[in-house]
Amino acid sequence: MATAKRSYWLVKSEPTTFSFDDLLASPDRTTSWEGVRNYAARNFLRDGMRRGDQVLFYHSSTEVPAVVGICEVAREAYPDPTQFDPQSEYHDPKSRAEEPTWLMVDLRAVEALPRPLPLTELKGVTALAGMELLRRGSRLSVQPVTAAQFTAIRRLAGLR
DNA sequence: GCCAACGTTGGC
DNA sequence: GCCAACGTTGGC
Repeated sequence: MATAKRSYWLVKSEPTTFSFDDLLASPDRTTSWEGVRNYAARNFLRDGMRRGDQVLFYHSSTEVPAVVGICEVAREAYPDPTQFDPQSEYHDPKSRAEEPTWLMVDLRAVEALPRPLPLTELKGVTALAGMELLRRGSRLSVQPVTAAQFTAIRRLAGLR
């Protein structure tokens, strides 16, 4: 049987909206990742993310922006129902049910990092030069991470 | 709160 | 299709 090539990703979340602790506390430590409303991010969700891919969980817009945990893709892309919900902050009146514009995946927590890795620290790590997160003006809420970057992050946090 | 860096919208 | 205006993200 051919081995699917595993990919690595990083997702951002504002901890006041949904934190890694919230993910750990979710049923089966799993949540649907609704609310992605950027085409580049959606394309990564749709075309890149495969079940079992490992995902860094990043806290943005907080006192100490940091990578705080690792999760994995538990379900591949499917339509995000909030786009059709007029009550939702993610409502998109232009999206049609026959051809949904926005997709989401399910993410399951794997483990919290033994220590969070602040953005300020990551900026000084040679092995992470070129990481999308560290690019000036980077705003992508779903972004690819290389295997080398993923491993470097694990080691920095004290994981094998 | 400021503002740089983007993405999106809409007039033309 | 161009591009200015506007809105959003997110670090600081």
